[in-house]
Amino acid sequence: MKAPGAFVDAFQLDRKSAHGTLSGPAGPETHASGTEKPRTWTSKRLMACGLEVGLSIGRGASLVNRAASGRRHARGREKGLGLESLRMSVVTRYAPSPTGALHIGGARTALFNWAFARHAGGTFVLRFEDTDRARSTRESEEDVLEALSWLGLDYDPVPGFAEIPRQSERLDRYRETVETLLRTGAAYRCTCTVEEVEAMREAARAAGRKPSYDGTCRDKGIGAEVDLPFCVRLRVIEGGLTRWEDLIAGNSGEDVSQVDDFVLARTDGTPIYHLAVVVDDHDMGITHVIRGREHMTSTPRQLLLYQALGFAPPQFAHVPLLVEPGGKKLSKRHASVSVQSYRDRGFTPETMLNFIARLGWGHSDLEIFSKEELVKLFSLTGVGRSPSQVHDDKLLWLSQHYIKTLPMGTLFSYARPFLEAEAGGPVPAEPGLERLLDLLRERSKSLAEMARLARFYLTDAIELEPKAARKHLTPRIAQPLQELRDALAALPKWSEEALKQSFHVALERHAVKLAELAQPVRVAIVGGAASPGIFETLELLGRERSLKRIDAAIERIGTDAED
RNA sequence: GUCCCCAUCGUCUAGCCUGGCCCAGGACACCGGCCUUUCACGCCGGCAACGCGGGUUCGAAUCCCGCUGGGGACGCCA
Repeated sequence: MKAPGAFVDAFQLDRKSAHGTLSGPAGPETHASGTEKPRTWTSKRLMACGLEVGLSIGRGASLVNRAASGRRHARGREKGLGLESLRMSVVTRYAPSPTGALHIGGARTALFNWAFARHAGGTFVLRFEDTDRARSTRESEEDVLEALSWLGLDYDPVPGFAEIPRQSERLDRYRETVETLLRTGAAYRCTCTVEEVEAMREAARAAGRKPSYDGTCRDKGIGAEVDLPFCVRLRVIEGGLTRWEDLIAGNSGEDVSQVDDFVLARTDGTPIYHLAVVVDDHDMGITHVIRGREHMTSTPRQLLLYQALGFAPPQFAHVPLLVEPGGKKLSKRHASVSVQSYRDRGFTPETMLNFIARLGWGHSDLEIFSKEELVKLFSLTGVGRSPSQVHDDKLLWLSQHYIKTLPMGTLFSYARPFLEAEAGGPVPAEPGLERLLDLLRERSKSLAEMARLARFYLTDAIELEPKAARKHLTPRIAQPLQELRDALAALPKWSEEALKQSFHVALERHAVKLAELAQPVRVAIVGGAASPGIFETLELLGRERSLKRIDAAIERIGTDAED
């Protein structure tokens, strides 16, 4: 484990040499590679930095070859690479903005970060990016925390930081960083209004260029004393490095000319996302930024910021988007894809973890794996580069797999809320119920479905499905049914074996097949045409409840016949 | 509009870097059969893909170019 002081040390070191040079790479790569050479930002240096990381990983040469071979086939890249040497150095983070429930895409990003860190024996941290005060809420934070814990993704504390770091609590640090940038000339004050900037964008668009800020205030040298409201922008320098070797996407980036002087701090002095992430990722010692593809185009800006601040950038890995069955981007607002909604539909955490991981990540033909196996097998090279659609088919299959194989204790604890909802009250564990649940495993694709099927046992308030009743509760079966009922009532012992005997007696007397009598009984006692074997179902229900329901069914046949 | 990216069965994917083992493998879904007191489970079998066009090569899903299609980003949001 890293010494508790490591984050703080790196932090202070860099602040002293905040621009242009620095006395050592900021990240933990330093510890891995052991270099302490002064560093300036040139493209050669950056490449060297990548090389160092590659070497520290263990096969620098192959990494360089890959970079040279272009962006395709980033995956075979680190195949067979021993991650031993990565241990102790990896720090990943999941940094959601708490503006809604955790949806499946966010959960996957969190999962990948977590799995990558755990695989490497590293650290996984959580951070709330709540600089957008208007949209961030504590409720959303709770939702995210709850979803993460439900999935079993644990996170580590960061020395020197709050238990769960929030950007809103680090405003001073950002402000101070902006001051530094202003002082060194890496950033400047801009008094253009939002409307003016909008007009510039329009003009650029009209001229067939990428919408951007035109640099009006760039060389005005506006000081702190201006009485107009101002925001702070980064002075994007020619020759700035905006390309990187993405661990998933391969050789990535765009020309600096495509990046405009973007805003670092708002008119009210609060920081913009780019500034906050870069400062935080650096201060927290993040070594690998694994995030959604939608952040891909903002990476060049952040790279530029790293340079302006004299920080060594982390490694980046951009995970392809998750899309709706149609192929469109998964709407974050869509509540139906939140982790909680999957939980409420009756899927177990094991199911979701397995399902989510399989969306975009693969390890040969492996379909079913536990959290532990995922940690053992996970690698970024196993992550694909194209978007995946979220379909329920495989989810349902996986769900049933886990329902079939989970230990009873675990199954019951997961199923309990669903069972109680059907029962309309508390449902304690007892042998009969557990026996029923065992019989229902093969018939349930979700806990909700399982509870529905168990309803006949949980409550006496059952309703007969009209269709099933019409088909099986017919006048011609009334007589055999009544005889069976009386035989059952007279049974000395209510056991599966004895029940079977009674059925056979009735069957022979009336020359009907088992199915012809079993189905009516089934409908009578469970309300529908589907249930576990009729004898075990009767045995489970018990004599009293069974007879009562059969009586009700016979009566029903009578009244129906009169109609 | 401008930049960037992606492209194997309906879906999730293996294979692509290091061309031949791939007339492309697995899984889900679907279809058929078996089992059977219902519903399921299970077992067996089947359908089904390298987007298109050029090149390179003895040989291309794999390498190169173009096209088409799809997506993402272009905020004083994150």
